Amino acid sequence: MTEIILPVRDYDLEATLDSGQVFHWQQKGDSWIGVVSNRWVRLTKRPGEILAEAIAPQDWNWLREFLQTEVDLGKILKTFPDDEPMNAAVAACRGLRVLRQAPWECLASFILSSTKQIVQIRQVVSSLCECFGDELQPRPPEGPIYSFPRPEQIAGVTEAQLRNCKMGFRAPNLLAVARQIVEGDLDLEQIRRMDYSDARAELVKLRGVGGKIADCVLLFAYGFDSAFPVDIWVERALRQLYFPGRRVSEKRLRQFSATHFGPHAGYAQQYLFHYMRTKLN
DNA sequence: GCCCAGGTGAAGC
DNA sequence: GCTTCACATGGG
Repeated sequence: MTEIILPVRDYDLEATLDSGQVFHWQQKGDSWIGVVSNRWVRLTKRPGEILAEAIAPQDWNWLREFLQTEVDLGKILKTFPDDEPMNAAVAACRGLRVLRQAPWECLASFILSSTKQIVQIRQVVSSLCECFGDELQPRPPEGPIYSFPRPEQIAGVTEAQLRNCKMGFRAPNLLAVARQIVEGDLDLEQIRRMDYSDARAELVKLRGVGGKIADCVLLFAYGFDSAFPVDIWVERALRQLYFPGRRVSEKRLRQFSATHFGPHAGYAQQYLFHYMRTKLN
């Protein structure tokens, strides 16, 4: 076991790992256990730093990248609009971060997310990892940990096997995307080199991926900070906080959110989402 | 039993 | 263009 201390300011690890960006992390006491880049890792927040423990890594750049510890949050928060709802959300969730995930895991997880509660998405993802991922060695004392299955590990199974993981009608969508990757029809690394609208157009072509899921992947995996996923909670936040008592079309809401929140709109979105979900019933 | 969940796609006007 | 509906599954 090796460890490192990552100095951080303004980092709320719990809010970050528990804000519907990632679905395969377990809280154990003060710590969080998860898998990043196929490596088991345990994270513990302390004042001004994060303690990270892993089995035997050579360097820790994979973790800095995932946690985005080098990002100056203060600089980002300054770009948010100076209005009442935004200020309230920041005051309530300060230290919430946007992670930088591996595209495949992020895309697959969000394909499984549609009309499911976050608790249920976690259950489905955990089940998927246990059934088709690899058990990481050595087995930690807390119990076995499984990696997120690679596209090949999904592409080789049947729709019925996937449905055993309780993903319901989303099973054929996940299967189709996994097979597209294995057959070389879809290259998730290529999307990294596109601009936002081209990348979005590519993702939306995929079965079961619409604008919302595409924006989640663009924001959480590819780092397009302008992506602004509008789900049921964010729509609720926009309507209640910015257009109370008014009838506003969805199109109007999208136009508003594309212009109002600035260059890091995705971060702002995450603050509104978490604020709405945890602080405003 | 009922309503809802980090939606999407197809079918109806 | 817009509205409605089916799609699995489980929590509250």
